Amino acid sequence: MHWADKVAEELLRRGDKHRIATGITPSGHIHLGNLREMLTADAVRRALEDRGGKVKIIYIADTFDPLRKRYPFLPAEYDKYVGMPLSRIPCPCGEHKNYAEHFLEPFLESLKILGIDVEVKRADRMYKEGEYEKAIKIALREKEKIKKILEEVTGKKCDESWSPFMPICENCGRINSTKVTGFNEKHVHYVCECGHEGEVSYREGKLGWRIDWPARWGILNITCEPMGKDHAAAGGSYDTGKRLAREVFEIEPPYPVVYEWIHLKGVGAMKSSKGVVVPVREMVEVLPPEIVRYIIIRSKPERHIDFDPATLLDLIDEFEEAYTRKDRSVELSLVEKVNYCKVPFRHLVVVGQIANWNFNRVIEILRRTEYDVDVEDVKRRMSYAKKWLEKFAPERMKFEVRDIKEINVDFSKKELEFLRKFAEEVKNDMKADDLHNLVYVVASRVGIKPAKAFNAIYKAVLGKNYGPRAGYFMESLGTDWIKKRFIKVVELRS
RNA sequence: GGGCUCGUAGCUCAGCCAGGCAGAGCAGCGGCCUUUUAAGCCGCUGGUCGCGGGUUCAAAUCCCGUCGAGCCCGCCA
Repeated sequence: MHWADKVAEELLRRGDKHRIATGITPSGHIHLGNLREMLTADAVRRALEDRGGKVKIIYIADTFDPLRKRYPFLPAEYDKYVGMPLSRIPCPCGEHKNYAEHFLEPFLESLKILGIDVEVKRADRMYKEGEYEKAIKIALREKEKIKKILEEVTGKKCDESWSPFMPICENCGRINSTKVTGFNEKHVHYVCECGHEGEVSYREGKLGWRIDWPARWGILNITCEPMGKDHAAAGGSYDTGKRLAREVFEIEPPYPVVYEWIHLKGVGAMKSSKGVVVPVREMVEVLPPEIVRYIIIRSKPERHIDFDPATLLDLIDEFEEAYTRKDRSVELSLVEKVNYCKVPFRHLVVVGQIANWNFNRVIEILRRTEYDVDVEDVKRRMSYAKKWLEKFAPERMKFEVRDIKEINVDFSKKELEFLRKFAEEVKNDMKADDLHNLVYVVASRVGIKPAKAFNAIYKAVLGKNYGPRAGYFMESLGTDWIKKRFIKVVELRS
């Protein structure tokens, strides 16, 4: 059984209405690793819906988190924003409302493309609009109890001035430098490292992460939450959250789905703080959404994924094969009612190049070479094939059918003879195999090594020594075209 | 020190929850009219299921132990 179905069945034992929380922080480029949280949630959502459950995914964007440090991708002037909430830091490119939105907006666009329907909650607004107020009051009142739980579970001492609530300093704007000195029904008093002393309302500050998390479970009625393995470690924030939920906020903690990290092949774990990322927004430009989803959904959450752009084509092959047997991972990955016809993505990459990405020509070639085409599907995937080629493909795979005038390479006598003979022998109804075989036949008749014969073909068409597998390449180009081209090349050189 | 995950064919992994003849893809080898390239077809090779014990008519699967690898344990997916 698929992992998402197992989780769904477990959840259904608890009830048939669920609210799944996700919580990626927009502190840097949101990447494939982060996406695992959303796709884990989405796969579970679908599995639940397939069984008649009611589900909603809530995405709490931690826009209120302080900037931890100046990340390598930020200019030096951002030093002064360290410690301030992401929602109050200027946008790096100047086009978004603030720092958090700069990273959040492209990510939300990606979620749309990927068919992940979420209710977005921005943490800064939740605090500002008072959604946390009750929880903050409970936390301040129960400070000693919370402290005790944290110390018991983590085995570490909280220091004397520890507080569950972190006010924003009115003077320096930082959220991680204040110490709470007292509170009443309306205000929280604090002193800040910057020397300022003052008071803020319950809406001008946030709970520390370990308290914030269980608090939001209660506020949003969360029943299930995927989390990175860091949270799930013994003494980690899920352990403390679980107890705080029950003993302080008096709610049941959500059902956890722990997932592993995604590594970039040969590079290591993706870390937005280190700039090791493939931003999700870029991936969804280049790959069909169902493929992006499949990369993650096909693996159990607890397994590492080593993402290797070099093997993407193999993965797409696998997807296409799995599609035909209605594999569950594929089912959970498809976004809309796309109808995959039997034209491999791999093939589109070649045919697209032959046709110079002219859609009508692509269709014409596919039809002539006896593919069953679904026009809409080909159109959609062809555009991805083009982008994939530009972004991920190795140079060897790229080629361009040249105009005859652009063929400036030299041909040996034998090569020309081969081309001439080949043109004579080509019959219009020849298929890929026939053409491939004909190369050997003519080569041996002319007394030229097959490898040289292939070179001649590629040179005559592409102006270089190599190209796609010759038989089907020539079939795609059309026997008639090939014949004319070869004759022309020979003419021009004799 | 604590925790999680992984260990099955050369490589990537499925199968384990719910015990019943050890699987797939890739790679390799052979063939498809003697040969190229990241798309083909047919066939073949290839595994003490990390190791040791236990339960069982029967264990890759369940239990106990052990070794190895990776990661996590202020914040982080």
